[in-house]
Amino acid sequence: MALAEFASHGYQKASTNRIVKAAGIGKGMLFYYFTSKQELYEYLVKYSLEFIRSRYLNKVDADEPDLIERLTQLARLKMEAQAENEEVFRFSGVFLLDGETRLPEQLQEKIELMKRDGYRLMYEGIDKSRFRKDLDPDKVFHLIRWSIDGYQQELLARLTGQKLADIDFAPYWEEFYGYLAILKTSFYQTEEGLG
Amino acid sequence: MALAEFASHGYQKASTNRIVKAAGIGKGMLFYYFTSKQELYEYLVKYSLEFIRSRYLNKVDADEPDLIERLTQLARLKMEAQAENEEVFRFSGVFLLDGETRLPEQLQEKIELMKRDGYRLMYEGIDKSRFRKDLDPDKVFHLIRWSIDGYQQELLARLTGQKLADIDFAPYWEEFYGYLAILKTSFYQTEEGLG
DNA sequence: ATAACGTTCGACCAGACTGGTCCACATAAA
DNA sequence: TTTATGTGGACCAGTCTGGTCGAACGTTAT
Repeated sequence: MALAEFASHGYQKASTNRIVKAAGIGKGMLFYYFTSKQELYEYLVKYSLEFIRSRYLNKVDADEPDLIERLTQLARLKMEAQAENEEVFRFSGVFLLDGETRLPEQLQEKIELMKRDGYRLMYEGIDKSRFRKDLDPDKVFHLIRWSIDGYQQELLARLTGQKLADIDFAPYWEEFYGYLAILKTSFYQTEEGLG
Repeated sequence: MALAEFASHGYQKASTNRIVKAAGIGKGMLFYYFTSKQELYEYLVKYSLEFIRSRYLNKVDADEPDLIERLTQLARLKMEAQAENEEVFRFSGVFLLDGETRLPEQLQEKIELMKRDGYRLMYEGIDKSRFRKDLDPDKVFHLIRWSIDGYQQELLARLTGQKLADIDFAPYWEEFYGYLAILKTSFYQTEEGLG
């Protein structure tokens, strides 16, 4: 799969020979459907952008004001999309950061747009007044974000090698909710303090 | 610098030609002092292990039982060592994970030993009874670790491009202590609750 | 049957780059 | 001058690169 090759080597060091070998097709096929390596790369970027948007970002409820709810939603939807196509997300890590490879202006714009959308989904419209009043809400915001990111990262590290789609995530979500409960107890206002 | 080349390309894809060019020396010199690329790599691994041990790990007070104190110490010492030689730490990220490159058994053992020491410094001898009694101490432990890691990671991302040694870290430590204060207020027992 | 056509393959190309060799040369000590 | 110690970089055989191209394939139309 070409996605995997670009994902693990970047544009420059990706090899068309390895791509065709892994795909089980002849060299001719690749250059019959794509005129060049660059064109293949652009096609994959476009495909990935569309995949991530339709299967992940568009499903997020941007009106959810509660930080933990919002982040939980993001984590869950990302996991689901990632289980559906892992390579796309690995590849996105490449082209979202890569400043070397020259892309058509229009495509580059789409990338920037998705970055901004992702940022907004993570930072905008959060009701920080739900946090304990004696704590700096911006700092609490970051602490919660880092905690959830940390869990997610550690979980993915624990699961390396396994096919995401084959894993029963139920126990992990259970564990995750345990962490969320602690975050709520520690950082949120107590119920009676509201209204 | 050879460290930088191996750090950013790994063993296989690192180029001796680029190394000598970056170092401003002739090809002959490299193979005059080292018989092969492999030997150069091994030398650098050995050098880095020694550097990290003497300038970082050995300075940590493993008897500090307070998690936040311990992690703060780790963060501070790592920053100092990293400012002294950034490349070594970038390179360590490569050879600590790299499972491909075959190293002499003795050297591989040293690497494993350092991994274990690092783990112990992070996880062992922590007094979890200082956390609020209504919270699962193991989960609190992880949440605090993820928070501190998160801040550190975000800070490094903010500072990419700048020479670490030239940065005045005072304001960042100030900011960092702000986060620590919140963690203490939220996760630790109150003073009067002790003894 | 045969011709035409859309596909598919992989041998092949020039060129870039690889780790490593080797020798000319510089400097300085003897 | 002779010898020893460094030092540079042209050069080597070999690998790998993105890309080309003619031959062969399976269908379908004639």
